[in-house]
Formats: sequence, C-alpha cells, structure tokens
Amino acid sequence: MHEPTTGAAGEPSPEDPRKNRPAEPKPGTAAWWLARENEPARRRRRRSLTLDAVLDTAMALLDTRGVAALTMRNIAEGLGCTQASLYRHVRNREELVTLLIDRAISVASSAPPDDADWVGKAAWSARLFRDHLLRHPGVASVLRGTERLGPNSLAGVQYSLDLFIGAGLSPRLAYAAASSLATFVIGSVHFNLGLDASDPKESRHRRLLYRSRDPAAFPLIVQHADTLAEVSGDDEFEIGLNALLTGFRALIQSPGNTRDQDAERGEACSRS
Amino acid sequence: MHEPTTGAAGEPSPEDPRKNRPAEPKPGTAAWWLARENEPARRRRRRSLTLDAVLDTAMALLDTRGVAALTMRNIAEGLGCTQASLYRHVRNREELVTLLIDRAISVASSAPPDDADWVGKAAWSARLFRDHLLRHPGVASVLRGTERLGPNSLAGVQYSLDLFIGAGLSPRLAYAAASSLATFVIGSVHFNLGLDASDPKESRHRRLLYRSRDPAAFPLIVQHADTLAEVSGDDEFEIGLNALLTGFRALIQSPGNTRDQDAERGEACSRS
DNA sequence: ACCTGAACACCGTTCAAGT
DNA sequence: ACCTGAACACCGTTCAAGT
Repeated sequence: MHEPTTGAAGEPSPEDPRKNRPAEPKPGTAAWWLARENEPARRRRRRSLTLDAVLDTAMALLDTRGVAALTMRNIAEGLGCTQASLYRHVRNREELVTLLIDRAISVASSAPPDDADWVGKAAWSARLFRDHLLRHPGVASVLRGTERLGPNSLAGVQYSLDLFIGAGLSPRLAYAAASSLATFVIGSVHFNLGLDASDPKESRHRRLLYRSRDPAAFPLIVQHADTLAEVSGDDEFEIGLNALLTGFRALIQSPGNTRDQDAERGEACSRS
Repeated sequence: MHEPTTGAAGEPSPEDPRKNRPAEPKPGTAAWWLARENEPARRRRRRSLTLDAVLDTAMALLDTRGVAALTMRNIAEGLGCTQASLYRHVRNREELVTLLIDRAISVASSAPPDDADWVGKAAWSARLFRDHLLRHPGVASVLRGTERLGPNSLAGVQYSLDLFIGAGLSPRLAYAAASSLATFVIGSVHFNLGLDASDPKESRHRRLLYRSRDPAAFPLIVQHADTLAEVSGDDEFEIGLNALLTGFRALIQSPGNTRDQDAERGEACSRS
C-alpha cells in the first residue's frame, strides 16, 4: 500500500471496498470516542510502554517547550523508545492531540466557592478555566477545533448543567449557555496567545498604530487611540464574561425557563 | 550562518549584537504592522511577481484544498515560480498567514440593515461574519492567535465602535464589547470546524455517547441525552449571541455609559 | 537586481525485519 | 507479541550561483 502521507488531494477513497469497517471516524467526534471504548483492550496490554506514559511525556513536552516541539520524534526521545513504537498506542498525531486536550482540561474539579450564587460560581469557574489555560499556553494553542466529548470535558458539561439548570434554565438552554461560555473563554485565551502576555511594549505599540491610522477611514480609532490601547485582555474578558452572564440571567426571567419553548430566539435581537 | 530551522530549543539569541535592529517583531503584533509600513518599498518593485499575487494564490489554495495544502511549495507551484522566490515577498510562512488572515476578513463592508436598532445591526453583522467564516473553513482554521490590527480588521473595529458608542457605551466599553463579540464569533466557528458541518450522523452518535455515560458521574448528561444531542452549533451561537447583546444593553442602562467609570466590573458577577 | 537549483534540517507515517 | 531500523514522502528555510 504505502499511501501518500498527507491526503491533500481531497480524500480519494472514503471507503475501502476490501475491508468492511466504515472509514475510521475522525478523532474527537462522538463516533470516535464510542468506537475507542468498544474496542476492548487490543492495545496497551500492560506492557512497558503505556498510553498514559505517552500522554504524560507529550504533556510535559507541550508545557515546557511549546506546541512546535510536540513531535512524535521528541515524544519518543523522551520515552527512550523509537517513534514507530508510538503508533502502537495512538493511530496518528491527531489522535494523540485529541487525547492530550481532554487530559489537559481537568481543572474544573477545583473547589467551587460555596457561598456565591450561580452567577458568581459560573464567573469563578470561567476565570479558573482561563487562568489554567493562560498558565499552559501550549494547551491553549492546540485546543481549537476538536470537540469536547472526552471524559474531562464532559465533567465540565455536567458541572455547568447542574449550575444552570439549578438556576432555572431549561436543559437545552443550560447546555447552550455552558457551550457559549466555554467558547468565549477559549476564544479569549486564543487571542491573547501571540502577545507575550502583558508585554508593556505592546500597549505602546498599539497606541502608536492606532494614532497613525488614516483619520478619514478610522476616525474613532484615531480619536480614542490612547483609551483603546489601554484595554487589556483581562479587561475584555471580564466585560464579555459579565455580559454573557447578565444575558443568561435575563433568559431565566423571561418565559420558558423550565420548559423548552425556544424563547431564546428573537428575544433581544429584534431581528427585523 | 544557516541557523536551525525551528527554534524549538527556546529562542537562543533574542538580540544579535552584530546588527542593530532589535530582533524582528512577531507577525501580527502592532510593532510588526508599524515596522512593515515604515519600510518604504524595498520589496515589491512592481516586478512580475507581486505580494498580491502571492496572497491571491495562497487564498485560492486555502479555499479549495484546505489549510493542510497551504504550503510554500504549493503556492510556488500555483504561481509557476520556485519556492525560494516567495521569500522575497514574505519573511516566512507565519508572516504570509498573518497577511492572508487580514485579507480574508474583508466582509464587514457588506450592507448593514438600516432600519434595525443597534442591537439588530450588531446581531446581523455577527451572523454575517460567522457565515463568511463557515463558508471559508480554511480561513477559520488559521484564524487563531494572531492579533486583529490589520487594515481589514481595523475596519471592523471602527464599524463596531461606531455602533456601540452610538448606542451609548463609553469608548472603552465599546471596544471591549466589540472584541468580546468577535472572540465569540470566531470561537464558535472554531468549535464547529471538525464536525463536517451538520452531518446528520453526528447528532445520532452524540446521543449514543451521552446515553452510554456512567449515570453516577454524569447524571444530567445521561438524563437529558436526547435533548443535548439535538442542540446544534447554530443554536449555541444564537443563544450566546443573544446573551452577549442583552448584557451589552444592560451595560448601557447602568451608570457610567458616557463616562468611563469601570462600572462594568463586579456589576452582575457578585464576586464575593 | 532578481530568480533558481540544490541543499539542510526537520516533519508524520509505514513496514519488513528482528527478538 | 512487541519493538526497531530504515525508508518514504513530505515540510520551511537558506544560499551560492546564475542571468
């Protein structure tokens, strides 16, 4: 066989007529997680090299040397084995990254503030999650795209559902609210990723850039250059987080909180 | 010289003592955009091969064959030149991607709905942006990390500032609101990226996965499996968008809308 | 002044061959 | 049954040499 390495030419044969299994599912999808659980223990027969060991060194590599160093060769070197051995525990690099991501999300288990109301708890959890990602930029940089269906991700979903349903949202709205919140947290970390995190020079450069724009094309940017340049990633996050939670609270006070009535659509947007 | 290709070992020498210029700025930062404008026209002397041509074919490649095919070799092949020629117009691949991203964001120029209020206009723009990204998954998959300081990104900022300041927010809050909204839109697209976009099978697989979870660990997920599996990416987006805009409107009705009083912090979160 | 050929130092992945 | 050596088909980037 020896197929070409990267399928850049448009996925030639989605189904192999020889074999009967239907074109292995993409890592991270529900089908992939399910298939992985049903396949009993073909791999990882408590040998010297385990999947956990692979993920451990991969995680250490990601944390210490960044995403560019997360290489099959480097992982193998860290384990003292050859790169080919890794493929006995993992189908390919994407699968490894998918497993790594779910493993890196295990932070929601930290103690929630018990005396706060549900909005306070949600805000606290969101900040905790964000801080965790900011402390592990490698994880954040690899977090996109993949679904959140792994055990640790699901623990976060369970926690959020508990919180939002307890507050009075329908299961459907609670799930959407939890997803939106997670999306916002991860997105906000992504945007602060390339900036060397609160480099004092960056604010000055942004002020210079805003000031030197064409006033005809960007009047408000030029006019408020100094103010805009001072807004930090933390400020943005807090304001967006607050707005989201305010919106969720408003959702509860409108009809359709315990039943599912699709009351959330066209409620505040005045779609005309 | 012939330095190692990837600086995986921790950025050895941040400053070269020979030359006097201070360690070229990272593509996408304010310093980078500024430096790029001040360097007059050393490159691109209206030769046969122009930067625009490079970006055009890169864009076409990204759209038709995806991010995995966005390769210096493929771009060169599309242009009929050698890969080394590309480096006369672009410092490296990251710079090319940065320029490509800003170019791919030129969608805000589309007609805004004139009879809607500011919330309606913001929602409309957000949906427009999201649809644009969903139609160009390659762009979305490459969108992370880099700052939004290029001309097309700034046009979006200018538009949003106009909208939110006109609605009554302070410049500071207007900027943070615009950034939060953009973060949410991009993030929500990122999360729907790996799913083959509304594959009917995916919903079924998610239902199976939710149902088969351990009820002791994930009681709410098991209990509401069918409901959760039916929530689509569109639903999530609409609910989150609505919440954000509701939150922004609440910000206006609280004290500190025309002045900057930091009234947005600790307002609804009841941080204890 | 511009472009090229050819190389360098990497990648992910596969597979026959060893033990 | 497990692991390895060696290869394949790619990468981004550089640079002396051509014109």
